[in-house]
Amino acid sequence: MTDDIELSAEVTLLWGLRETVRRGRRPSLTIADITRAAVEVADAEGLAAVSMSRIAAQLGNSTMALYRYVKSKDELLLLMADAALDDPPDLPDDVDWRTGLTLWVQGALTVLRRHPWAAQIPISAPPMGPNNLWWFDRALRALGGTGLGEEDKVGIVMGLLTFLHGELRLSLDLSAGYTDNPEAFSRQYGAALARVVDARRFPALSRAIASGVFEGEIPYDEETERAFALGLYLDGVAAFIEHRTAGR
Amino acid sequence: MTDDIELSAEVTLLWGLRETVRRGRRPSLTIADITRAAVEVADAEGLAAVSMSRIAAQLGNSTMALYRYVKSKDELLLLMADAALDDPPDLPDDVDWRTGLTLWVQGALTVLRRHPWAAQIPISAPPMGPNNLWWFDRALRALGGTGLGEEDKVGIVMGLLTFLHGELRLSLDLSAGYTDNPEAFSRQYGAALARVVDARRFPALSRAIASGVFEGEIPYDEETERAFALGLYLDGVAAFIEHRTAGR
DNA sequence: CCTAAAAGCGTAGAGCATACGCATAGGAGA
DNA sequence: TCTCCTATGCGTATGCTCTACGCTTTTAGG
Repeated sequence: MTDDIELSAEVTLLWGLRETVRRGRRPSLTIADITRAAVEVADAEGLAAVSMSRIAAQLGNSTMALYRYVKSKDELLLLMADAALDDPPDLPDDVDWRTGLTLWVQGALTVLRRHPWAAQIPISAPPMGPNNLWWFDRALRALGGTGLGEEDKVGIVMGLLTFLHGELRLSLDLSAGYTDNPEAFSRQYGAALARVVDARRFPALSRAIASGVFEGEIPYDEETERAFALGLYLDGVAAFIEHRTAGR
Repeated sequence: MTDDIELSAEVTLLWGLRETVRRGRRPSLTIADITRAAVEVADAEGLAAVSMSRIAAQLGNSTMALYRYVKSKDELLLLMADAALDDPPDLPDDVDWRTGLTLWVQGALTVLRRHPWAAQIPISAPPMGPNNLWWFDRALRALGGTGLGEEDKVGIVMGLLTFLHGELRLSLDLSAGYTDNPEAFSRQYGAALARVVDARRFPALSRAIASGVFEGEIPYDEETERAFALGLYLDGVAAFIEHRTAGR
């Protein structure tokens, strides 16, 4: 019934649905090759090192050859963004929703920690890539046994996605910056805060500083921090589920 | 006691603490001028339009003149990232923590909606800018009446920040992309999903699609969506507060 | 007034994305 | 087998980016 809907260029790109014609010189590369090379470069040297000429050199081709496979660098970034979610681990299906979602978040972060540049690729359209949708599916599946309606499940997963992306931006970017330039962090962070934060202008913050919360190592144990905030969210989800299923 | 700690270049930059010497030609610009011009350009034409020459032209100076004020473009981006949080609204102090935090999130998003490019600036160090810290302070203040310890309050606010940044990346970037290129969205999103999502590979997702959740307008009512997820988080916070204060 | 220090900026180098046009390879049909 | 058509490979060129360097100009302190 929906077969005649025209798929956008983006979708056909991400799903490898570009029609192949049987005429002419045979291509020496594939989109997958190019994406893989770009991911390798980004993993090793950061997203800034990903240039069309760099990737082409990596593949032993000329720069312009890539443009036969990819319309622009933005398209390549789109492919990389989905490829960053590769290697989806097998999440167990026979656990309660809370364990499932916790493992889901940890799994996603584990995968993305190997590709920290992913958070720097701007999102310009709703996610349509296969890997993206795979993760979406697994999160929904974890909520399968709760008896919630589809809309509620989607809403809960969207919240989790929001949380995940925030975590990416705050933690992964930060720890990438940390390895680049550890001095900017040092354990002087709390001290620098104390120097600069005036108790009159920032009363609540300076109380927190005085209590010593910021004096730990930076980056401190982000696992603990995340578990805390994620746990709060999941507590809210639990209450929601209880309320919904009790109301039936 | 902490007066002799050397502040990093970054901090002195963000707080305008560069020492001024009394000799030599008088500067015709200020860092604030440059930041303001850069923000204007980014607001009007996007972050991609922010180049050193473009900003210099905006100010009627030559490109290289800017480098007397800013060591690199990255420094300018750092300044812009803090400047994006300008115009902090007066949040009411006499409300319960939940209302306070809800207003806080809404306020931050309102401010950042005017500067959607902020989410694209990479974070490379813990936030130290005055506006950043101002927002941090207000969130802590909203939790002032709960009787929680400083560490708990900071943890809760960090979770809120994570959520906020995720919201920035997912919603603001998206709606920026939407105004750039509405066709990529169209209300065909659900239909395109249906075309591409195989029920065997994505069972849970295709059930959600079949239920029609994705058939609304894109971007759908993100206010509702956020209120839902944020509400879940705050439910968790409420339970935490109750548990903590009951345990005393 | 003289000098040292800072600002302003022209030039140039290296790197970037990418538009264009041509050479080339290779299947399809005669 | 020969020819044609098509798609790939890619060299060249344009216009943009950041920024290092060194010269000129301005200005305050002595």
